[in-house]
Amino acid sequence: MTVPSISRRDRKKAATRQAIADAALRLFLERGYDQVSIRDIADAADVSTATVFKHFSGKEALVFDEDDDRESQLIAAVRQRRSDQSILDALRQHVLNTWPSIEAHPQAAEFTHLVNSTPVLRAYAERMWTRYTDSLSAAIADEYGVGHDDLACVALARFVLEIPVLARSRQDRRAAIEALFDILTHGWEPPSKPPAP
Amino acid sequence: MTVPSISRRDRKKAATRQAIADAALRLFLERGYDQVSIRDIADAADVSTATVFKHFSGKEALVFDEDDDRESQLIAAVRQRRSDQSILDALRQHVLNTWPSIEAHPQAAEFTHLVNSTPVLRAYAERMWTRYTDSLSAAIADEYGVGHDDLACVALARFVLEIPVLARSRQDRRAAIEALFDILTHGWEPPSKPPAP
DNA sequence: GTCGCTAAGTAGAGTCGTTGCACTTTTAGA
DNA sequence: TCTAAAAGTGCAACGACTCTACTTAGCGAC
Repeated sequence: MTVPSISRRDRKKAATRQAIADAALRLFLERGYDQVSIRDIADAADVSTATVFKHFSGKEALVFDEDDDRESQLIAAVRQRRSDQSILDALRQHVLNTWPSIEAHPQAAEFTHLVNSTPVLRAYAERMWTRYTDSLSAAIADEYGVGHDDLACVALARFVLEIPVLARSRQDRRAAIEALFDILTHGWEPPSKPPAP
Repeated sequence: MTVPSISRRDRKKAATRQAIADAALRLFLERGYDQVSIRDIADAADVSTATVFKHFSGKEALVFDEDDDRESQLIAAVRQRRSDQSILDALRQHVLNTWPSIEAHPQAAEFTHLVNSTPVLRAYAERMWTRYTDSLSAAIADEYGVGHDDLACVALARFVLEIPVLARSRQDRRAAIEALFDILTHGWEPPSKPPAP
């Protein structure tokens, strides 16, 4: 905890970043995303607006603080899978293992509501995932020794990365993830009729 | 052609809109999206900037002028399919029939390049499609008599709407569309090894 | 015809996100 | 201790977009 990385400078930097992120999240939850300006956040964190943009690439990024190296974990899941496991199963496993816990924070309900009720944030969240399409599909293509633009590989990457998006709003996320991977594995099938009460 | 809708007023309105759209597209293709300001477009079309926003919801919308009622055609394809045809096949047919021609315009190459080389436009184009997810999945769910939030239906809608996006950058779009629908129909399968030169 | 009504268009000021620049302060490292 | 990079500041600027108050022009009814 108190031995984060290295130097005092880095610690201060991280502290500033955290102050900004905290102020931003608090204000967003209080007033709503569109009702909070970057100046408000800068004032609340006691920094200048320029500093905000030194730490975050844009306003939306203030909402999604922690996210680095999800991409590399994804690639690793493909590359370092057990030898008897298919890529699809490895990805299923990985999504099941890592993803539901991410959104199991305190404040998760408020946070999810904030994102879902703000169109620009919904869009940003979706693009966060689909951004990895290129690198994931490249990794998959490498496993099969085909070109990086192989259609089947690009498609698999894209569809898999849609799964967290689709599962986000579900009550039982694990079941949703399983069902969605089943579609990719065995093909789509019509839904069973309603559970007949 | 010259009997567009009704009154003179409406004709003038449409003319203004068209002038703006034409000026915008021309300038975008000449200089690139980011190198053209709304003011430039307004000046070129000889209107005020406020008028631009009366006709278009934002800068990106200036690029994608024609697009209405694609949504209703999509729904119709599901609802009014031949009785011996599955929904998946009906959608495959519809995408094959309607979509490749849309991008077969003159200027198609330049236009595609403009969109693909401008991140904000890529994002906008993708969301244009996924926007229809809700209504398409509702239509599918209705066909099966299940709730509008049925996971399988939402997933099918989403995956199908990703297909045009994935096929856009392919040389043989028809083949790509077929291959992608095959994945949804029969499940994903590893790519065949490279064609061995 | 002309008298409103409504919708299209304008000008201009203002907000907000975002960037660039010149400058000060801090601190790691030689 | 000196130096040079890095963090932060304050300010001006730009571009997208909005708001408000105003003008203009086509429409329909009398």
